[in-house]
Amino acid sequence: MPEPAIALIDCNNFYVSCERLFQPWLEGRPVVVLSNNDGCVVARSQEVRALGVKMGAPWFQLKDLARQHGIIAFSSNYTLYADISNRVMSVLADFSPQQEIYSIDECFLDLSGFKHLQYSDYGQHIRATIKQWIGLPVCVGIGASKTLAKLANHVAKKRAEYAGVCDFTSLPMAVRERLLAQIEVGAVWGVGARTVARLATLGIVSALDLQRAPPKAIRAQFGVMLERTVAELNGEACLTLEMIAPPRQQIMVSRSFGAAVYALEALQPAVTAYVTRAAEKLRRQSSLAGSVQIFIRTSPFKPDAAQYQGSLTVPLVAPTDDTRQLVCAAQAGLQRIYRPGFAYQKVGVVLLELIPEAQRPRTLFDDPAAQARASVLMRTLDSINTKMGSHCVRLLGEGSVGEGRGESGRMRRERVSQRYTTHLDEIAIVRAQ
DNA sequence: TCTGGGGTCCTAGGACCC
DNA sequence: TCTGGGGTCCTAGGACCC
Repeated sequence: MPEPAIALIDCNNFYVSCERLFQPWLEGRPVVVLSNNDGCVVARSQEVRALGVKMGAPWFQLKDLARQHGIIAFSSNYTLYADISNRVMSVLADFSPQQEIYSIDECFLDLSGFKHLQYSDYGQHIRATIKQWIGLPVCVGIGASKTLAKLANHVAKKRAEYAGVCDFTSLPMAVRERLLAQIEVGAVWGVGARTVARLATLGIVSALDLQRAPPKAIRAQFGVMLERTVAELNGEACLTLEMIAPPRQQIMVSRSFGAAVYALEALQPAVTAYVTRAAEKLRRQSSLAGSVQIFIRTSPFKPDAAQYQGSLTVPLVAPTDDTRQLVCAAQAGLQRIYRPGFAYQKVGVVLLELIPEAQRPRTLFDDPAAQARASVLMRTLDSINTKMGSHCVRLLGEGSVGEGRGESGRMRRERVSQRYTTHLDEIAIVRAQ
């Protein structure tokens, strides 16, 4: 058996890089991409990081800084990012028979067996190919476990001397330990802010400290997750590559409103719209939901205003993927948790107790004919909406404005770029000089 | 005026049962 | 002196990730 070697390939500032792909003049300029409602920063270019802007910083607090330094902001354009991501992932798939797509901008590749090619040369080849074929900058980290691959990627990103590729498996032990000693423990995958603070009281502050910590004591104080992290840091691969994404166990759709919403009548269309989106995802993975949870809340950032959070899980008579039944359940739940007089900021729905459609339980009260009709109807809706745009045919309760939201609940997206690769009327145009 | 959205896993504690 | 013990299931909440 060859020594295991896992690579983590991660796109640099992915959303920003996607915007730059079609607007090359953004290269070298400070660029951010904002969350829904243009609320906070979710991606920063190197130039913006250098200004000290933190991930998640509210955009309205940065207006002055942005003016001073000419920061250019975009609303998030998920249609574009998802399409670019698919292209990147399909190119990366050619570099190994085993790929796990971990997030929109990251994947693991199993490189065990490619040692004869020199992992770091292979990493450079991957990097150059993505740059040339797609146009995006990526970094590559290689290690004996996923956690080490993540950490190697961190080094590849932070330290210019590695030229975007860091292979822990071929570094001398002393060099690797020197690197780990310089990395804060919070940079280790699975170690968040809470754990950092608790580890500090034990004198564990660097990645190297954690690697050397006694596993049993870690387990006793922090649980099995962190014990596993310690093992992974020591080169013992505990996490396997998940080549096939398992079906989701819950499906959530929620949004903040552009401005506070008070009336039940204004919440209802949003709920119908979110259940509709969630049900589409449910059918895409061929699952049925056994219950629907609904939640509403006021803004936690306005402590002076009256606060209220309500949530309720509504069981369904039988598991279903029929949007109409799911909407009925969610609306019934909304009626029960709604309290008048509050300034609602967010509403969401969650589909729970998901089971594969193939395991639909049989009951005495089944009506196979009705169920077959419902199934045909849902499939027809999905195929029309796939072809003609996602809100082409919808339930009346979803309303008629924008993304199916009432006028009051409309989302702010003032700085969105074009869907250069997926909509013919927005396609990128190249002009010859 | 303006602070995202969507997931996973683990643990503790209560209810219930024998 | 001494409240039984142990298993399972469920839920809420915490922590983490991108």
